[in-house]
Amino acid sequence: MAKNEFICDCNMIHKEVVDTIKKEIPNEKTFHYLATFFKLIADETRLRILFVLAKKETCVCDIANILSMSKSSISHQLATLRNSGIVKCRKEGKEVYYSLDDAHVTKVFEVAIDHIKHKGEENI
Amino acid sequence: MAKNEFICDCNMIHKEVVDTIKKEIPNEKTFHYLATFFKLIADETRLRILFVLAKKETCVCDIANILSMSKSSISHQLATLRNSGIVKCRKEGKEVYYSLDDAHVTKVFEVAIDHIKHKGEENI
DNA sequence: TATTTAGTTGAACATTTATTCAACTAAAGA
DNA sequence: TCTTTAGTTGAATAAATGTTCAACTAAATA
Repeated sequence: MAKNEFICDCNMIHKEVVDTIKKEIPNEKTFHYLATFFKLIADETRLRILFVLAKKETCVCDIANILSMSKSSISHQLATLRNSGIVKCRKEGKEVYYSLDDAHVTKVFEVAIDHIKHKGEENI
Repeated sequence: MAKNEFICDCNMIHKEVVDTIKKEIPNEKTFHYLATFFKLIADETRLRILFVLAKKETCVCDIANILSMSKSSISHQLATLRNSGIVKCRKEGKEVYYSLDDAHVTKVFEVAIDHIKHKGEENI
């Protein structure tokens, strides 16, 4: 009985199934990148910011006004989005204008909204 | 000067922009559902489970073996996925077989993987 | 019937993370 | 130059969340 048959607190039940799927599963990096990306868009504030920027390049103060939140909070989240490379910024006088830097993000939203609609949430 | 011009710690800078975007932004529910859905798939363990189930209907023990994790941990996460309606289960003797209950989920993965590839991660 | 095993579940613990607060920088204008 | 304002940043606090552990249920089997 091979060592790798007892890698957790289970008895091995279907060795062939386990071995086959283990070979087919994507590598660690894939899951890490996917989880990191989904975490990034799994926050309501960041989602709102991205929807604003999808409409128009907008300064921090206006975003804060639109979302009824503090400049500080918005700025923190914009820094997160900027460090992840899905938004970019441009300084103009005292103001900093942010905009989307990733066309794929809105595509993901479309598919997700489609997903939610098909789950019975029609008023989206 | 209307009341709604000072809803945060900012001075109103571009009233027209703010008012226009405020009208165009989706409702609260949309962001809540989107965030909830993305949170669900923003965890590496749940992502791995979903990829396993995308290959084949699998019992808890086998999933635990494939992912080298405890039955308890997997069972907790499966409960989360089940309560969200993206996986379903079927009992057969002592074993419980889980499978995907949502075709849209894999679609979201495809788009996300495409996104990551275009961001320069080629070895996905 | 007694035992073994697959799976579930609640509580506890540790980690992550979003917002607030205060202090700061930089640019505009008086 | 002094003041005001847009925006950033680090620390602190609070809330959310994933795993472990132990106790439990239910089904198969000896």
